[in-house]
Amino acid sequence: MAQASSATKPQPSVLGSNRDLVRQHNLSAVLRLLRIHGNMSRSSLAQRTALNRSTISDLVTELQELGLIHESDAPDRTGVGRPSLMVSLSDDVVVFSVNPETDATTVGIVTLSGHVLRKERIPHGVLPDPEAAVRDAGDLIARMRKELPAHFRIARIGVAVPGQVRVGDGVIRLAPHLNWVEVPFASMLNQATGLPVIIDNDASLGSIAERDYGAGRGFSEIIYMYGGAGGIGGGIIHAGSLLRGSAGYAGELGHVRISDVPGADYSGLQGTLESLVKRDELLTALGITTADDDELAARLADPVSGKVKKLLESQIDALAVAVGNFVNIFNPEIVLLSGYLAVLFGYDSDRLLSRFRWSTLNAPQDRLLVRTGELGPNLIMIGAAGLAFASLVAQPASTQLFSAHAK
Amino acid sequence: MAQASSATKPQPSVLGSNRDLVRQHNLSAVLRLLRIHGNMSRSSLAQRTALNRSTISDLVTELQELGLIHESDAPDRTGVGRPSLMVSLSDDVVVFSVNPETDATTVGIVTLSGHVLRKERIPHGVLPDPEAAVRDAGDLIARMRKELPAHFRIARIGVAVPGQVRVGDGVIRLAPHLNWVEVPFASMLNQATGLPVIIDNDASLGSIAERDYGAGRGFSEIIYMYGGAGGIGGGIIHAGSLLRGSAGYAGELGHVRISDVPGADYSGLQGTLESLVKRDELLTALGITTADDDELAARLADPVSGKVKKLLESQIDALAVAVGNFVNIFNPEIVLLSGYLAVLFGYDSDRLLSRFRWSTLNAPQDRLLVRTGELGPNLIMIGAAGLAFASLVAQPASTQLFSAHAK
DNA sequence: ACGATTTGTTGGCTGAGAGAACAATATACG
DNA sequence: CGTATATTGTTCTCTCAGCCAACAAATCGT
Repeated sequence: MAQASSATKPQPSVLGSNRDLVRQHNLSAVLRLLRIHGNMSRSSLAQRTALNRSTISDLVTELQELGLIHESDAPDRTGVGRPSLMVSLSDDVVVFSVNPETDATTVGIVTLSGHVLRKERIPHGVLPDPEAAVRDAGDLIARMRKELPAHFRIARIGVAVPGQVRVGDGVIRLAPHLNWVEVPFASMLNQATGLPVIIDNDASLGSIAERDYGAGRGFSEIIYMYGGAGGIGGGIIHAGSLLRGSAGYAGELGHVRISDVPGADYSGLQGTLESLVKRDELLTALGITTADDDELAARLADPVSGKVKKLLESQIDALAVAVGNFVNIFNPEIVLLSGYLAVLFGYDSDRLLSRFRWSTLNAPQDRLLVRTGELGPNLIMIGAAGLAFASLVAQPASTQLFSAHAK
Repeated sequence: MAQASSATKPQPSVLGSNRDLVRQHNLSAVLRLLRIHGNMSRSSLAQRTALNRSTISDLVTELQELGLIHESDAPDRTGVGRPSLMVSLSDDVVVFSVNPETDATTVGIVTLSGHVLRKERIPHGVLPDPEAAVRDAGDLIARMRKELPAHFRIARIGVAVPGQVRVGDGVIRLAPHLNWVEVPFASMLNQATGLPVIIDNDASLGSIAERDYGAGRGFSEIIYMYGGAGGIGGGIIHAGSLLRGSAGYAGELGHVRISDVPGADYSGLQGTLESLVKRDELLTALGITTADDDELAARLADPVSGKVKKLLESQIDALAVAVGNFVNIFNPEIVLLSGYLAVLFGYDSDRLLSRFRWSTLNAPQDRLLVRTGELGPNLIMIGAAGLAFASLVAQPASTQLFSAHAK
């Protein structure tokens, strides 16, 4: 029933273009460039878009009237000629980022320019049911909204979910750690707040964040892998945009099977990357009960026991096989390892790279980069914001914004 | 040196649109629709493109003047009202498809409407070196071109290569069975024929063919896997277009590692799908030296020995694991198995499907279809033609066509 | 035969972007 | 400091792809 809309087979895009779409596309192109580069001069906008100066002038004026950007005199003095005006994204257009997790629900306010203005957590003692998480998120949003100055405008809410999400209708299909099944989270939070809600998988959103503001900036073919307490997820960026698959489940990079050894992962699958690379097992071997990734990396900088070393090496080897597979499949420009996987990479990057080369065809390795993610604790907030801003960036003139204080 | 052009990092597309691009896009949209549906009435073209009747009229006129389509009175009588004119792709615009293999080099003529007009092979006794293959292909093309009526026009040459191809500069990086390394095949064949040449991996092209004219028609998220004598390859169709990766090596689906058992594949990698699913091993176990896929399938319809059964089951299980991985990664609408893999699927599809379900998350299985390819021996010819026509379809007005008889 | 319906055709209109001319503002140089 | 040069913003006109409306053409239903 709820899936009725996705029942119709998605048609390949063969739509025609008309004048309105051209305008929309060009407005969007300017915004996209600004989100990549932070701020740009008018003249560089004209160069990168291959549009005429006068057209850029017109587009910038319209975006300014929409309140999405503002101009300032150029601190960009380079060479002769009249200096070009600097165009920057507005700091007054924001989204709420929501991240329900097992131990707490986090809500942040992120500007179009990519800054996290605020970030608050409501911890919960027991595992929250969906209603509790929606209530917590709704309360936080209502409070933050009230405290927001009146000139702020809100685009929508973006939710990062630790589980599989059907993007089309905003239903969480399965969030194993939260123990949620078939939860219509988007419509629930929409009901509670009155704001449009869009949701996606947390690791997929991490890839968006790294693409927009992190180590993936400027690349268009990216494999992103994230290791957290809850397992391993990922995102595939192709042609600059997140690959979602037919229903939005794409990117389950932790559940690929690469071995015949027994031992199930958190979803009951055997021989998967996630079953072979477990953060918990390392903590146990180290005799630690809890540590964040930075603490873990620091601990591994000191000498470790033979047992720990062997465990680390087996995990690195498994990761190398998985990375090799993805490279064979996708031929990306860059592979980004984040979270716990970045810890593993940092421990012995040489081993990872050599093992990975050993299990991959030669050709796709040309020019391939393997790096760690750059974004820290705000990764998920920024990613969810990127998701939430996506429709505004795609359709700047026709996306409704909401005032900070409800009417 | 030859790679200089790909040294500059590819920028994400943020180009602006102008009038010319709109026209190009709309001309292309009409051609794409026609290639999907074979022929369409003007009114349905208007519906599917969401363009105005008068615009379609204009576009069709231009395409007609370009000689790419022709109109005919409608045999499409459905309902009241003036009958709409039928628009069909031209049968006079053709490409040459070239497929160099170990035992022979094949050349075909394929029309824009998707028909294979001719197909000829030059067998070679010994393994051909690149020069010999280019000479054979060039000779065939010259002869066929001479015999072609004068009103035919040639778009370009499309080459399907059993190996890894750097699409950008047309270099065959590695073709293991031919024992070719770093062969600038495109420029060599261009030199020999004077026609533009584009090359790609044969299995990737198979996916294009199935998408355009086979079991993948109408789908936009497809995993295609092909098993041949030379191993296993594949193609990933995302948003209706073939995923190439950063240099064109994407789609090496046979070289994913899914097991720890020793035994290398044709590229020396261990535990890969290709090392676990070998057509040769089945032939040996059956006591056959050679058989095409149809013969093989017929043989398997009869009872087989326990040893053969066990081999088949282990291969099916390995295939199921690989398919499961791809489904977890991509969440496709449909998985297409072709060549030898279709034989395996035909032998015991239940086992494949149940094993596959067992090694895959539940969510991406929703609505997932697993089917065999529909196209027969002309698969590669049609795929290479699809590749060769791609630039014409994308830029109908500005792509040069060549007359059948050189000036 | 006549109205209803759908489609092709034609001519005029709209407006997004291009292009040219000019003004504004920087650097370079004597 | 004044002048030449270079680059950019602004304004105006022009172009033409697609839209729209009116009309003609062709089919079906009654």
